[in-house]
Amino acid sequence: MAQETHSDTLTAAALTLKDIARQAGVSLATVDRVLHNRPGVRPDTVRRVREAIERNSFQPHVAAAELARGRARRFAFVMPSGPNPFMQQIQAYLGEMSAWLAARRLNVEMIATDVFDPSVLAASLEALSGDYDGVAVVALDHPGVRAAINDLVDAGTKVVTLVSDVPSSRRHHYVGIDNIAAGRTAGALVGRLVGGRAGKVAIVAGSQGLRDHAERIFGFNQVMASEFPDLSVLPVLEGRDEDERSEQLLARLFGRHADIVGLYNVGAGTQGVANALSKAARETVVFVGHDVTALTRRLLLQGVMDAAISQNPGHEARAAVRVLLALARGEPILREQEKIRIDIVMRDNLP
Amino acid sequence: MAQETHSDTLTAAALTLKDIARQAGVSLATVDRVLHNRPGVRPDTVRRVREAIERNSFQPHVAAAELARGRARRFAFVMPSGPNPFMQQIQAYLGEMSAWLAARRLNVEMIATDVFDPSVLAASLEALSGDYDGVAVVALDHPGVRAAINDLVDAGTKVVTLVSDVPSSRRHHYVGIDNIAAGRTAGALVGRLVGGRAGKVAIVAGSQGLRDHAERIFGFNQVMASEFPDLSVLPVLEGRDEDERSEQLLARLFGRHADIVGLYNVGAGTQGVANALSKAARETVVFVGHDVTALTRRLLLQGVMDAAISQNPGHEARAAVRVLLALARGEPILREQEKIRIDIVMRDNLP
DNA sequence: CTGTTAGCGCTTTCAC
DNA sequence: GTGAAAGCGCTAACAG
Repeated sequence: MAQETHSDTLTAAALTLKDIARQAGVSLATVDRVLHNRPGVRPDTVRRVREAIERNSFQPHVAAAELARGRARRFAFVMPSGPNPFMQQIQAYLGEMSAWLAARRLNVEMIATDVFDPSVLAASLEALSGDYDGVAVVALDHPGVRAAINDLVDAGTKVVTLVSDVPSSRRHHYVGIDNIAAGRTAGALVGRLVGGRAGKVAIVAGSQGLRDHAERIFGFNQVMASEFPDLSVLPVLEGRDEDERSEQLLARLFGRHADIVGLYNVGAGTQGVANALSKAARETVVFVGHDVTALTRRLLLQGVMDAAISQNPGHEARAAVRVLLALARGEPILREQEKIRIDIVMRDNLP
Repeated sequence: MAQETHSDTLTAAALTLKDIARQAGVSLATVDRVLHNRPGVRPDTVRRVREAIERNSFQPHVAAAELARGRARRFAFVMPSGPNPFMQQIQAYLGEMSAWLAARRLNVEMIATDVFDPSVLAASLEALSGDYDGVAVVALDHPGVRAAINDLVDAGTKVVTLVSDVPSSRRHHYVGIDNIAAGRTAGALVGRLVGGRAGKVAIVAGSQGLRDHAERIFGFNQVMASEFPDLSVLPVLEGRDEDERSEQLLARLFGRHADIVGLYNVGAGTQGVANALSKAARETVVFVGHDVTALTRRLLLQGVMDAAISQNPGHEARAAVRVLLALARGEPILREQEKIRIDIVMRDNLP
C-alpha cells in the first residue's frame, strides 16, 4: 500500500566456514588457518581459500568465534594514581559498563601507578607482559616508556595510548584528542568572545613539559598571532595543576596588568584560577578552560567560565575498550566512531 | 617490581546457565524460560531461579545466545526520500558499518518514503509490521504516525525515532538531540559572538510547523529575551528549506533593516542564506546555523559562517543500530553512550 | 601440510 | 510444567 516508497538492502550473505571450505575443496581447519594467517598451509592452498573468501565476501560470525575460543579476554587500564577528577570519570564510566563487559566475558583491570615517573611507569608496563590481551595506558612520552610499550607490542599484546599519546612508539592506536587543534579552538573562542576589545591574554598551564599542555599552548598561540592582532599573549604561568599556586601566580599577574581581557587555563587548578578572578574582581575577563567536571560545570552555569574545551571521558573509556576488543579479534576499527572529538561546551549545551 | 602500583579488577564471574540450573535444582530449559519471562513455569520455580540468578549476578553470554538463535535480525530505517544531505550522511555511515553488521548477522534495510506526508508515512510503517525486529524512523509528529508506531510496538517490533521525535507515541527510544537546548545554544553563540553591539537578529527557518524547527526557535528566543536585551529578534522567515526562497526573503529583510547584526538559520537552505549575505555585503553579520555538511564546512572555513550546531550523523546512525540491537536482545542500553550531544562546531574544531 | 572431532553456552524443538 | 538433546558456526587439540 505504501506508494512512493523505495527500499534498499544493506548487508546480506550468511555463509559459513563450511561453505567456504567446500568451495575451496579443503577442510574447516584449513580455512581457519588461512583466515587467521596461521602458518602451515601451502601457498597455493592459501590462494584458493582466499579466493573463495573474496568471491563470497565472507564474514566469519563473531559470536561463534567468541564462543569457541572459550577463555575470557583480559584488558588492563594503566592510569595515574593521584586524585585527578578527569581520570576518575574515566574509571566511573568503565564501571558503568560492567554488565556489558560481563556479558561479553571481558575482564578489565584498573592499574594505578605514577605515570609521571617514567621508570615507574615503564616498570608497571613491563610487569604486564604476557598476562593481558590488551593494555590501555595514559602515557608519558619518554624513551623508557616507549621501549616498554614496544616490548608489549612485540609480545603480542594490543596497546592503545589514552588521552596522552606516545606517537614514536608502535602502539596500535591512540584514543584522545588532537591537542594542537584543541588549543586552536580555545584561542578562537577567547578571541571571538572578547568581542573586539584590545588587551592582554593570560595563559595558565600545569607544565610546559607535558606534551599535551605544550601542544595546546602551541595551537592557542598560533590562532592568537594570526587572527587577533589586538590581543597580546602574556608569558605562560606554570601552576603545576595546583589550585594554590595557580591562584598566586595569577593574582600577581593581575596586579601588574590592568588590561587583561582573556584567560586560557590549559590544565587543572581550575578552582585557583576562579578564585584569582573573583578576588581581583575581573568578572569581565573571558575565561576558557578544559574538561567538564563538577567544578567547571558550576563555573559555566555561574558565568565565571565562558567555555570549556572537552574530551568526553565516557566516550574515551568506551572507545578504548572497543578498540582493544576489535584489535584482539582482528576486526577492523570504525575510525569515525572511535575518533575523539573536541567538544566546545558552553552553558546551554552542557551535557 | 612495580612499586607504587595498585590494581583493581572490574567484572568477574563466568558462570553458565548450567550452573544456575544446578543451583536452582531445575533444568537448562527452565532457567532459559525464566530468563526471558516466557510462560509455563510455576511461580514458585520462577522465584527459585530468579534467586539463583541474583545471588550470582549471572550474566548470560551474549555470543552464545546470538549463535544459538540462528536466524539473523532484520532492522529497517525509514527515511525521507528527498535529497537531504544530512540524511544522506546517515545512510553513508550505515554503509560504512556493513562489515560490522555482516559479522553480527544483522540485516539493515533503508526504506525511503515521503515522511512529510503523514498518511504516506503511516502506511509505510504499517507495511513493515511483522517483518522486522526493529525499525528506526525519522518521524513526523502526527496522530496517524503515532498510531502506526504504536501498532508496530504492539506487534513486538522495537521502534526508535531518529532525529525527529514523536514523544506521545510508545516508541522505545529517541535518538536525536534536545532541540530546545540546541536553539538556546545557537542563541548564546549569536549573542556572545556579536560582541556587545546592539541591533537586530534575523531568523530563517524551514517551517514553524516542523516540531524541531519550532523547538529550536523557542530556545533561541528564550536566551535572546533573557540575556541579550540589546538585541531584538525579527519575525521568523519561513524559507521551506529552499535556497531560492530563503535568499529572496532575506534580501528583502536586509533592504528594510540596516542594523542586522546576527542571523540564525534554523534548517536547510543554507546556500541561499549565504548568497543573501554576500550580495548584501553583510559580512560582519554573525551567522550561526545547523549541521556540518560539505557546504557549511566550506562556509565555516571561509569565515562566512561563525558556528554550526551539529548532531553527529555518524553517531546517530550507529546509536540507532546499537539501541535497536540492545532492545532486541533485551540488553540494557548504555544511556550515556547513546545520548546525542549538541556539538558546537567552529572552524578550528571541524571534525 | 591437512583433516577430524569435541566442545564453547546458549536456544529450541519435542517428549514426558 | 518441566526436562533431554540436537544444534548454531566457530576454535583448538590431536591425528595422520
